[in-house]
Amino acid sequence: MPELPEVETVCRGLAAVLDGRVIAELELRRPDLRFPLPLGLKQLVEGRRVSAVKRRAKYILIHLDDGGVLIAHLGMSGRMTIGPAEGLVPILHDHVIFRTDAGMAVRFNDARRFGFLDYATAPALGAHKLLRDLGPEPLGNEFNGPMLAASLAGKLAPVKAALLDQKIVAGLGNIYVSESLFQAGLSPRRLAGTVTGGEAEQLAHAIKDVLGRAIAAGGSSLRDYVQTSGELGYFQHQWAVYGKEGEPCPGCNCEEGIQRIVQSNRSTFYCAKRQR
DNA sequence: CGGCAAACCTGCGAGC
DNA sequence: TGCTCGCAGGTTTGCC
Repeated sequence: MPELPEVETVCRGLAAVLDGRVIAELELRRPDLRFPLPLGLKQLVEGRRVSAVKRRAKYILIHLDDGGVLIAHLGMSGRMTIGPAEGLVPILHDHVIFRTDAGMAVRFNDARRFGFLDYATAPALGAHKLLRDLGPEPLGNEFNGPMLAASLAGKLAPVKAALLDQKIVAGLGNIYVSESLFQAGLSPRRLAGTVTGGEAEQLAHAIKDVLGRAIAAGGSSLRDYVQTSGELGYFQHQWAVYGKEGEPCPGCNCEEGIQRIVQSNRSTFYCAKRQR
């Protein structure tokens, strides 16, 4: 379930294993994920030392000591699992395996293969096709009420769809959009252009709060996951509305409870009474 | 240009 | 038990 908080948790877990280590072996177990793997990827990566693991939106950026950058995206079903390289037995859909000079392994497993792996050089990163059009990081200082209001202004799409647009704000997905709109008391059906300055202020605040709390939950569970299954990012969530169709609204005692509607072919969960 | 549905691919749970 | 259907956290493409 990789949205921004999960990807952030994965990055932190990867950093613990990869940062400062040499990638001794990059095992490519198939020639493509969503896209064909870059030509010569194995040779470009093997022997390089990892200088940093960063995140931009839902992208994982593994910086190498020669200026190369591995760009990974988990898609819908992608997951990273870390553990000892010795005795590793790949399972179904383990497509890429990193092995470090410290004897650790990272497995990139993705059943649906909506995820991908790409390579760029650090100076060209900003111009990369996948990154260049991304909007602001929601947890950054530049993302706030006035700038969100300006981005939503004039748009005819529902605010739910606008928040999923990575050009408006980068890193939100289907779950945290529902959660943020609930916390802000804003109906997902509202047309983006009708959101007032005050509402945008509340919405920006809700987005930061929801994401921040999810990252904190991921961080607190990271230790356990690394020690046991080694699978990163898939911690226990406590969502207010996502997946809660028919359950009582946690914010009021209305008859209907949490409703599920479909917008742009995707589920939205909300309380019609509390969210206007 | 903006907004929406469909497509990409596989797995899982519900219902018959 | 076994089949079919609907649904799934993302992103791009193509159509109106």
